[in-house]
Amino acid sequence: MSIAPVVDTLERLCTLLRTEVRQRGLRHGLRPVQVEALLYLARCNRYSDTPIAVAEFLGSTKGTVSQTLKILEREGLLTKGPDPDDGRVVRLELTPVGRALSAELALPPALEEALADDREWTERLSVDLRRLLGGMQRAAGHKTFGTCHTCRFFRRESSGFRCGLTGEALSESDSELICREHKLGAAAEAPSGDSRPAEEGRLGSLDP
Amino acid sequence: MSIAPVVDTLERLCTLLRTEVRQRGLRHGLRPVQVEALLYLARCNRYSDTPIAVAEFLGSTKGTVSQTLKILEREGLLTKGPDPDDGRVVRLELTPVGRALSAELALPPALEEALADDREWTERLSVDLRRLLGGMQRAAGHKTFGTCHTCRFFRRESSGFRCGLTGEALSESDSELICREHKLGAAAEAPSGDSRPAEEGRLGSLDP
DNA sequence: GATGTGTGGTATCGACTCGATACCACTGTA
DNA sequence: TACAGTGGTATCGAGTCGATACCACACATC
Repeated sequence: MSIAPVVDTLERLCTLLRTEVRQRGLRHGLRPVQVEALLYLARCNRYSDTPIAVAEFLGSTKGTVSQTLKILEREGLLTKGPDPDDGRVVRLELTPVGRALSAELALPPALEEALADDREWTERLSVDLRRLLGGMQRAAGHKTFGTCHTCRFFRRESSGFRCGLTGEALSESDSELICREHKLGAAAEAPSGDSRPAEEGRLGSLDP
Repeated sequence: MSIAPVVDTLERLCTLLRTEVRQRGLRHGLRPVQVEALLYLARCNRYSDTPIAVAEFLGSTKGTVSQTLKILEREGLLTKGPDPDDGRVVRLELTPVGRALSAELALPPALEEALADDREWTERLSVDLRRLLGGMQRAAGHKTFGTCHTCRFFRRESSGFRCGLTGEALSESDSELICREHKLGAAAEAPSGDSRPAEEGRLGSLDP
């Protein structure tokens, strides 16, 4: 058996999904990239709300993203602010309008409808797709952009959660956001706390 | 359980796949849409090799596709010819160069690598993704663009295969191509031959 | 401190995308 | 013989996006 059917179906699925997003975004005067940037910014954590992070997430360049963000700012969907620690860095924050719009655009109706019937199947699909995504990201050498729960730097301590990379404490909701420093893979060098080896071999845990 | 994780993962997967295609296409001087049109034309059947069919497949407009095809023609990847039966229609055919390029671009290396290890898993993924695609296409009211084997008009006869829509006989290889008239769903009105009700409820058969 | 060197961000250019609109050629029907 | 419908092209304008150049700042090394 060849992998061609999977490739075909996935490509078709992508085209369909993009068509949906394009049409729904267009109703609000937004291009697909703009929608994707908006959705990312609504779901990223405090290490990841900068133009360069958006560019990495979208697989684009900082120049292109700079223009996209300029438009989103002009439309009143986000604001730019200085970083207190690094004078080069710009921090992006969605306005209430931007946040409301991202919530509205987040769920493609066709996908929602296709999944509505079967919870068990949705669950299995979720796990399989994550595994596929992880495999592709490793193969392509890209950043993984996952949430803290699946990250090799994630630490569970008696007092709560902590990022093993920055050392900062993380709230429950913090750890459900997308992080640009996210990395899958083997367990990191263990600091304090009850760290343990990755539980599912090369894949890391799958959180749902 | 919400469907949000599936949506997120799928969107991420799409971004990654598109990034890959963009980069590989760019090495040959092709934009993503141009690559997708090329791949479609390499795999569509004789009812489906026209500009309007490409537009429907890509979820784009005939105007936009017209420009894309003009570029592909200029680059020597396809030729346009008249339709013998309808003076309005243009038939598209890949040149040997175009066909060779499409073969080279068809398989994203990262995806190939991610699937390489596990045939059983690939099989399951293939079935699940098809089911998801079918569900979304029904929900979005789009054309399905499948191959004859999964089409409600497909007929198995003692002498071979036949299209119940056009009445034409189909060779084995014919029936593996993408068709713009493809439709999933309940069994069609039965002509001659051993037609039977669709075998898996509302989904139709899944061929692999 | 001065001097690189690297990084985050912006501006500009040119080829292309893509929705919208207008238009032409042809088909099929009344 | 009209005329509506369909397939296809041309054109316009806002936007995408890679490439390049450039600026501001951070950090390391002398």
